Amino acid sequence: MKRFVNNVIDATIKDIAKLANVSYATVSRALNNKRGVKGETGRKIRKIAAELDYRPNAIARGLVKKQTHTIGLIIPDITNPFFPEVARGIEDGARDSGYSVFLCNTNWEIKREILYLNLLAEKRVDGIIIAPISNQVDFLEKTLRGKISVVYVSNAPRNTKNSFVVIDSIRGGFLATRHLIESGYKSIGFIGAQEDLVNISERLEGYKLALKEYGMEIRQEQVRFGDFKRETGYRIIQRMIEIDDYPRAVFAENDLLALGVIQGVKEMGLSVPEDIAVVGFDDIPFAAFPEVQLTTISQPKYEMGKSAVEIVLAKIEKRGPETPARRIVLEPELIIRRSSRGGINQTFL
Amino acid sequence: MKRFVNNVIDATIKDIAKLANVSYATVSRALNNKRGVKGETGRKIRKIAAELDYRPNAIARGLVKKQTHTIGLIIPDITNPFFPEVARGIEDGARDSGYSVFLCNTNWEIKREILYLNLLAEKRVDGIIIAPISNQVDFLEKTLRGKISVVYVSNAPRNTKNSFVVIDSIRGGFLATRHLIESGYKSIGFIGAQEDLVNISERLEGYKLALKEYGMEIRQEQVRFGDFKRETGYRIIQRMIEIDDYPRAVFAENDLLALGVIQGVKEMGLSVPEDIAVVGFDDIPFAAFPEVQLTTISQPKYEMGKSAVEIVLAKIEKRGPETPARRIVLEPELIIRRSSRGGINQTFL
DNA sequence: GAAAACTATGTAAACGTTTACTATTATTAT
DNA sequence: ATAATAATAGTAAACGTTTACATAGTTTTC
Repeated sequence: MKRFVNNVIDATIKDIAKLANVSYATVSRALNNKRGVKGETGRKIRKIAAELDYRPNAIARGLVKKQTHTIGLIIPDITNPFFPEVARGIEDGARDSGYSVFLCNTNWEIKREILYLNLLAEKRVDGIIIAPISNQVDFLEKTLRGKISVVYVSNAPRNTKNSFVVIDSIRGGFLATRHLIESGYKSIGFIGAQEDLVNISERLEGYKLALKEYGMEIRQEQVRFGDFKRETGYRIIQRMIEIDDYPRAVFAENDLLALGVIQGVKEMGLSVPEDIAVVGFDDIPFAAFPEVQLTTISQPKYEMGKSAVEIVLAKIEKRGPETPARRIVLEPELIIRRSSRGGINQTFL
Repeated sequence: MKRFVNNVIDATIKDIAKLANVSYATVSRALNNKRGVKGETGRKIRKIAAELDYRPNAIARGLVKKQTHTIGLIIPDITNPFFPEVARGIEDGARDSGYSVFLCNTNWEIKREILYLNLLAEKRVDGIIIAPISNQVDFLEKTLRGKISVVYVSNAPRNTKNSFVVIDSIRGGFLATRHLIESGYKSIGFIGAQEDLVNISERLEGYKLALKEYGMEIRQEQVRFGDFKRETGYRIIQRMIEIDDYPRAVFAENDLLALGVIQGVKEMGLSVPEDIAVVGFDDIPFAAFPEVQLTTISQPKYEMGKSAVEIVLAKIEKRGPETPARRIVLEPELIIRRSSRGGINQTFL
C-alpha cells in the first residue's frame, strides 16, 4: 500500500527510515533518544518525523513491550459526586506518569463489573483500580490471577491479598452514630444499601457498635436497605414516617441517601434537624453548601484516588520482586453541620 | 520462553494450537466463529481455550485490524456535575457497542487538551468525543487531520466541519435573561467564564440579545468574568455587592457559578430571590434539590452523551464513504424555580 | 465416475514497534 | 602503526493476532 506525506494514513517508522536512508532500527533508536545514534543522523530523523507528523503507534509498542501505559478505573456510579473526586485524583496521578485511564461505570451491577474486568484484561491494561460493589470479588482475583496489579479504593473485600486505600468505615459509622447519641437522640435509624451487596456494610457495623456501647437497642424496623440513590433515601424515610414510631435521627450510608432523606422529611411537613436529624457519609461538595449543611463523615476523596494510583503505578513499574501489598486505612472525620444540630458553621473559602 | 497452564503468563493462540494439534490460523478462526472450521475441531479448541483461561490480546488484534474499539472522552472538569451525566451517557453507549472510553480531564487547561489529543492519537483511539474549552481548536483539527473521527459535545467551535451535539446556547442565554426581564428585574448582571477562552460565550450573546430586544442597556460593570468554579461565583458577586449599585438579578453561565452566587449573596446578609434573583445554566441534579431550587436552563445531558457516542461510532463503523458531519442542536429549556421567584415547585419523583 | 464446487486446514505475510546480535567504522591507547 | 575499544548502523526476530492464499480432502452434479 502506498503512503503519502500528509495523507490520512499514519506515517510509520519505516516511512521515516526510507526518507532518511537508514534502517528503521536506527529511526527507533533516534526517536527514543537511545545512545548509538550520531547527532547528525538523529537530527535528520527527527526532522523528517516532524514533517511527516509522525506519531508513534502505542499499540505496536505495547505489543512488544508488554506494557500499555493504561489503567482501568472501575466505579459504581460516576454520577455520585463522591466518585468524580476520586476519579480526578486518579486521573491526575495517572497523567503525570504518562498513563491513561479507562473509565468503567458499573451502575452498581455485578455483571457489569465482571464484564469490565474481562474487557480490561483483554485490553491488557497494566493495572486496575476498583471501587468494588461486592464482597465476593473472588471472581475478580481469580479472573485476574495476579496478572494485573489491582488496587481497591474506597472499599475493599475483607480478606483480600491485594492493596487497598480505604477509610475505616466501621469507625466512620461509629463516629456518625455516636455524634447523634451524644446529641441526645434516643431513637436513631439507619438507611443504607443492600446488606449483602456492598461491603460498606461496615458503616452499619459502626452504627451497631455505637448503639451497643451506649447500651441502646438495635431495632430492626429502624434499619432499612435499598440502594445508594437519592430517590431511595427519599422513599424510605417517607415510608418510615408514615409508620407512627419513626426515628428522631437517621444515619444514612452516604450523602446522596442523606439528601434524599432530608427532602423526604421536608415534604412530609417535618423539618431537619428539629424533627429528624440527619447524618450522611462521604462529604460530597454539596453537603457543605449553606442551603444544605449536611453533617457527614468526610473522606479524603482526591487523596485516596491519588494514592491508589501511586500504589498501582509503583507495582507496575517494579514488576518482578513481588511488591508487598500496601494496605492504607485512612481516618474518617466527623463534620458537624446544621442537619444534626441548630447552628450554622460557615467554612467555605 | 516456556509457558505453563495456569501460569502468570497469558496463554496465546499458539499455546492453544499446540495443545489442539492444529495451526494457529485455525484457532483464530474457531475462536472468532468464522466458517471453515469443523464443529468437532471448534469444540476442542474452545474447550482448550477455556481451560487455559485464554483471553484474546486486544492489543495484538488492534494492531492488525487497525481498530482498537476505544474512544477518548475529553472534558474540562469531571467534578462539575454536568459532565458526569454526559459521561455516563457516553459510557453507556460505548459499552453497549463494545467500546471502552478513556477519561481525559483537562481541568480547563488548553495545554492539557493538546496533550490528551496527542496521547489519544498515539493510543490509536477510533474516535474522540470532546467538550472543548477553546474556540481555537484549529490545532485539534490540524493535529488529527481527519485521521480520527471527532464529535464535539456540549459546545463546538464555530466553524467546525466536524459533527457535534450541542444545545442552542444563544437561545439558552436568551431564555434565562428574558425570564428575568419579564419577572420585572431592571438591572440584570452576567457572571461567566473568560470571554475568549470558552465559546460558551454564546450564552453571553443570548444575554445581550435579550437585553437589546427589551431596550435595556448592557452595562459593562455588571458583566463579569472568571472561570467555572463555584468559588468564583461566590467571590464575584461579593465584589459586586460591595459596590453600591449591584444588579438585582444575575444570570450565571453555569449552575456551579450560580450556586456560588447564591452563597455569596446569603453571606453578605442579603437573600435570594428577594434581594438578588439568580438563574443558572445546565440544570445539574442539585439545582432541583428543594433546599436550593435554582432556576436554570436545562440541557439533556445524558442524551447528549448518548447521541454523541452514537454519531462517533457510526462514523467509525462505516469508515470509507465520507459520512457527512451531523450537527445536532438541541433546544434548551427554562426551568423556573425559587431562586428567581417566590414559589416552590416540587418536581422530584 | 470425473469435473466442479465446497469445506477444512495449513502456510506465511502483515500490522508497527523494540531489541539482541552482528558488522562496520571511528577513536583511543600503546 | 596497531591493537583494543567504543560508537554507529544494520539484520532479523519477536510481540499475538488476522487473513489472503494454497492445498488437500469431501461433496455435489450430471
